[in-house]
Amino acid sequence: MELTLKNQLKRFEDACRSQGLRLTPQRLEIFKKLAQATDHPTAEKLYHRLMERMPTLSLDTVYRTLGTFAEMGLISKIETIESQAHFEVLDVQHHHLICEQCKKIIDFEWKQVDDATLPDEIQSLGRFERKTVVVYGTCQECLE
Amino acid sequence: MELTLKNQLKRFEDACRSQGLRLTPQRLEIFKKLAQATDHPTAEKLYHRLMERMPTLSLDTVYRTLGTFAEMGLISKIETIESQAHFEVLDVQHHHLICEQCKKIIDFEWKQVDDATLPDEIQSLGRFERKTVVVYGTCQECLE
DNA sequence: ATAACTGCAAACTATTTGCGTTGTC
DNA sequence: GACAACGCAAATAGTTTGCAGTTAT
Repeated sequence: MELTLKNQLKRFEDACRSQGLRLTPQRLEIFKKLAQATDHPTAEKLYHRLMERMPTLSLDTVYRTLGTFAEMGLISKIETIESQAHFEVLDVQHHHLICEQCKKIIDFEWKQVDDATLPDEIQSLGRFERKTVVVYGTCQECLE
Repeated sequence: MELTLKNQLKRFEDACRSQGLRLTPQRLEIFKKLAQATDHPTAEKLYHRLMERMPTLSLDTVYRTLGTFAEMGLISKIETIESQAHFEVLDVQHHHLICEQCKKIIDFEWKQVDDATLPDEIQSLGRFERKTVVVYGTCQECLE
C-alpha cells in the first residue's frame, strides 16, 4: 500500500520541475531522508541526521526547504501538543495517534472516517476538505 | 446544549478547590474571559482583552495560568497550523474547522465520529481515547 | 549568465523561568 | 504566618530573515 522510495523521488523531481524549482543536492537529500524516516522528525532531528552525509548543510536550509516542500504540497506539517513542528512525506491518507507521555506520533488508517461525509451544517461555513483525526493517549511502551 | 457561564464558573471553582489551587482574581478573570470568548484566543489576545479590566495583569501570568488550567483539564490547547497556541474552555465534545487563509478556528459537532470506535489495530499500540478531527479548508468569508 | 538557492549571522516571536514581593488560605 | 501565585525582567527555544557568495539551469 505504501509508495516506494523510488516512486516518491520521481514524484518529487516532477513536482520540482513542474513548479520551476531547482533540484539542489540539499533538497534531494532532505526529501530522501524525510521519505525514509518512519518517525515524524522535527526540522532539527532531520538536520542532525543529514549532517553525517552533508556536513556543510545548515539548519536554516532545512527549515526553508521543509517550508517550500509543504507549500508545494509534497510534505505536511503535523500538529502536535508541543511547540516543535513535525513533518512527514505525504503518503496514503492516514491519521495520527499522539502519546502524551513521550510525544511519539504513530500513523494509523481509518477508512471509516476517510469515507464519512462531513456534517451538512459545514457546507454553509465554507469549503472544507482535508480531514485528519488526532487521537491522544499513551503508547504501549509508556504504559509499561 | 452549551454549559452556562455560571455552571462553568462553578466547575472551575470546584476544580481549584479539589486540586488545592488558590482562587486568585487573575485566575478567575482569565477563566471567565476565556469561557466567554467565542473565538479561540491565543494567550496574547486574551491578555490584551483582560488588560482593560486588570491593567496590572502580566502576560506571563496568562501563560502560566493557561498552562495550569490545561494541566487541570479545564481548558484545552488547540493544535493549529501556526506556531501560536490557541485555547478554549472544555465544553461538549466537538471538532475543529481551520481556515487556511485567515486561520480562523470554527467548532463543529460530529456525533458520527464521537460514537465511532477506533480501528482494532490500535488496541495493541497503547491506550488511546480522546479523538478530535481537524478539517482544513477555506471559510465562507475568505471564499468571497 | 543569471536568477534561485545556500550558509552565515543576526533578528524575531512565542513561551518559560528565576527571583523578590504580594495576597490567599 | 506560610506558602502559592504574581509581576518583572531576563532567558530560552524554535523559527525566520537579510545579505553576500555559490550553483543549477
